[in-house]
Amino acid sequence: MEEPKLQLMIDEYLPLRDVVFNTLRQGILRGDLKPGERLMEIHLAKRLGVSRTPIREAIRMLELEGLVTMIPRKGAEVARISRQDLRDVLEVRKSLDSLAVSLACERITEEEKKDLDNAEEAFEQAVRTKDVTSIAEADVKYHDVILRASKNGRLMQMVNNLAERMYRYRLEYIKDSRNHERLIEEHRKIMKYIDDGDTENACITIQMHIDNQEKNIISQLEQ
Amino acid sequence: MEEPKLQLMIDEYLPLRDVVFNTLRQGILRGDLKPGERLMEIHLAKRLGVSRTPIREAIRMLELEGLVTMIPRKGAEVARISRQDLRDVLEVRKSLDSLAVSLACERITEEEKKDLDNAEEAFEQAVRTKDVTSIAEADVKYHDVILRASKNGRLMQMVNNLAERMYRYRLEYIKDSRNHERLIEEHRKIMKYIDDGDTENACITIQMHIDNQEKNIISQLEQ
DNA sequence: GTAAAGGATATTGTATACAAAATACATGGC
DNA sequence: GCCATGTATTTTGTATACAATATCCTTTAC
Repeated sequence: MEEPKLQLMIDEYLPLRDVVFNTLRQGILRGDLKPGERLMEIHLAKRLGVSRTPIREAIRMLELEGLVTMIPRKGAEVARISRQDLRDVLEVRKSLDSLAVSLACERITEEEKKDLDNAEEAFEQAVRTKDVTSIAEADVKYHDVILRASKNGRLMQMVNNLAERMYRYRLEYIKDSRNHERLIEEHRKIMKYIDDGDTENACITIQMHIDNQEKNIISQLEQ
Repeated sequence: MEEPKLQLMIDEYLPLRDVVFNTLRQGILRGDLKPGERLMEIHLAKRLGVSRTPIREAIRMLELEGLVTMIPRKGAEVARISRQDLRDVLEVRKSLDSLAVSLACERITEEEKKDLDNAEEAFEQAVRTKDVTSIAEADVKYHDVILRASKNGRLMQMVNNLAERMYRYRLEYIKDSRNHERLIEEHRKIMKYIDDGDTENACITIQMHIDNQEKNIISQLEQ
């Protein structure tokens, strides 16, 4: 019996519940813990070397994040993602990303414009390395700059939460190097429109950007 | 020392954590627990007649809902709402409500059109009673019909969560009977546009609808 | 051979006990 | 009289103990 490798990343003075929460969250997002897999408290507690209490509190948090499903008197399992779920999430994301971009157009500072430019540069460099993880990280950073420029904390939090769910699928999308050119192209366009304060075109482009991901993820699921 | 009256509504076979969660949530939304008020575990446990464990788990959930703020090694307090917070939430809500309405335009069934009509009728009747709570409830029901018609579960959940935060303020808005005519007017318009599948106008109208609430809430805060 | 009943086991739900840290208050020194 | 230090108290963080329930396996009756 092989155990998915979970390792507590102890951040010194963070409560154990938060450490466990982050660990389990990573495990789910990275796919080490698979949808439908049961999360048994004692088992997890033993493996992570803590008591049940922090485990339970972490599970309560994951439950509200939507990454874990509770079955009454049965326990927790890693949330199963249905196609419907995926469609719902992408639909909302498209709307929120659009909002983020349009707010960014209005509110971005000169400083942030430079950050965006740097993030774009870093992304292109990551693409050249062909290392999937680097590309994914650079992509996240690029989108983060836009989100920050929107100056809306709530929006940042919500978009990040939604994007999280797509993580596993997005990796597959990035693996396919045929998409790389298009990704760079889209990033450049979005940056330019934001730079010019061209809200309308920026929105249209980001929507296309998400649409492309959506199509790809759905075709992944078909198989 | 007067205690805010919290009463456990025991729903037979629901875990205590959920009962406590609902109780505290109601308390916060109804304003019995005021922003900044500390939530001390033993204290709450004694008052609700349970142990600390369900209290703690409920607090973890409220924390992720955004209704409670954790201060490390200090404990939990009812989340303070800043003006910035409010602006952020309303900005996102405007976008998501817009999405809900436009999806509803595309996906609403004949059955749901009738539901919407009934909800609107009930709302107008509630307005005639002048009872603030009834009006608020009828309003929630009306918007719920639209959300359901959008056929997007994630969206429903997110909008409801955002709307929750406005609850206290919305009551004040509804109290002011000068707004009643406009509310009815807007509801009727939105219903008509959805009925006609006129996505564009439906979106514009719902945005105005939220804008009006926003202005009112902000002017409340000015005082 | 199959199905039902019963007990053993595993697992969640809840309460409590213990540890560590922060806070508040009092006491003593200057 | 004021500030600093130390101690008592409060409160969170964590672990464990106990209770209730569900699950699984075995045994027995038909």
